[in-house]
Amino acid sequence: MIKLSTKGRYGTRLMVNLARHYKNSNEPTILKNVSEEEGISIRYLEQIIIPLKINRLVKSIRGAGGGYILARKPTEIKICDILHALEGSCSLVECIEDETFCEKIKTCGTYEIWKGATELLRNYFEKLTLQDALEICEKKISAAKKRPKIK
Amino acid sequence: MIKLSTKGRYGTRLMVNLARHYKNSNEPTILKNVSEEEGISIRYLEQIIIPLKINRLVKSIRGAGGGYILARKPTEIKICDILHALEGSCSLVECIEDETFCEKIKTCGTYEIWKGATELLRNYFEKLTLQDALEICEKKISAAKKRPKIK
DNA sequence: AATATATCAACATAAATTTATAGGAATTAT
DNA sequence: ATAATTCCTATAAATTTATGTTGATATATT
Ligand code: FES
Ligand code: FES
Repeated sequence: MIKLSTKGRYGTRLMVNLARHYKNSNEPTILKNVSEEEGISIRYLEQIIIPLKINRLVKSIRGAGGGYILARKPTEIKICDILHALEGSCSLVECIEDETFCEKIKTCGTYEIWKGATELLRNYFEKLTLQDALEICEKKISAAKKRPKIK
Repeated sequence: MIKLSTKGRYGTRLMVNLARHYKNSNEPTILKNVSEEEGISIRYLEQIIIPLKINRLVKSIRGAGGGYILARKPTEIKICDILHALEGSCSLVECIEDETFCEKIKTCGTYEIWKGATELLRNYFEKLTLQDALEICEKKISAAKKRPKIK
């Protein structure tokens, strides 16, 4: 049902991956590495990163030694920005963005319900940044290293 | 992106429509009427109502004079129940329900973010019932009747 | 200057899923 | 019997998801 598209899911993971390298150095990250680390095909990543570039969340550096880097610091990139870039909207139903989408909007009893949920989500994703995801990620990785054999 | 499927959207509207007739009488509502009132094809409604029937949210009466009625009072049917019946889950990403879905779950920095959003939504839809949708609906309809020519 | 490495662009295509329509069988009130 | 209606299965259309191909362009390294 209310599922995040793979574009949104993979795209956010791609951004977190870039954020991890952003911290370590200023060297660009190549999609080949992201592909191996995240288990997503390069071809698909190439398609997914296009809107992220258009929306100036990442910068590309062409040629040998090139790759992608975050356009801003992880603290300055909201999860909402990423989802918006990848999907164009953040609403649960089309009728929130486009009032002509549903004919029955004037008498529809569910419109306000979806609208409330959309605002809830939007507010949540507005408050979260890539930095938050990065910290979760690093915490999990170091925890996994501490007890490498358990489970 | 995070879009409610048409199944979820149409199915909820179908339930609100049944709720409107539930109040008025105990006579079953036929899909032909729902189809006309909601602008959704009968054939599609027939498919959408199956999971609602399986999950005992509606009862069907076959044959001439038959149709569908709510299995319980609108106050006793949560929006969450409807979405759950229609979609099988209420999570934003598969990995919430199925831990084997993503390989990288142990180190993924986005998992907790989607999980938080899922819980936010689930909590919201848990609190809302068909009755709430019904009241919104009736309020809008009577408001539309009061000023019929404006806009 | 030549070579290797990457992005970039424009496709094309295949697989899977969602969305939607269609035909007819089964059931029941009249 | 007839008409009304759900029920069941098939299939078509559209969209999403994913991979493949070909080559152009930019840049670091040798
Ligand atoms: S107005 Fe779009 S679902 Fe009701
Ligand atoms: S674990 Fe599923 S998206 Fe990260």
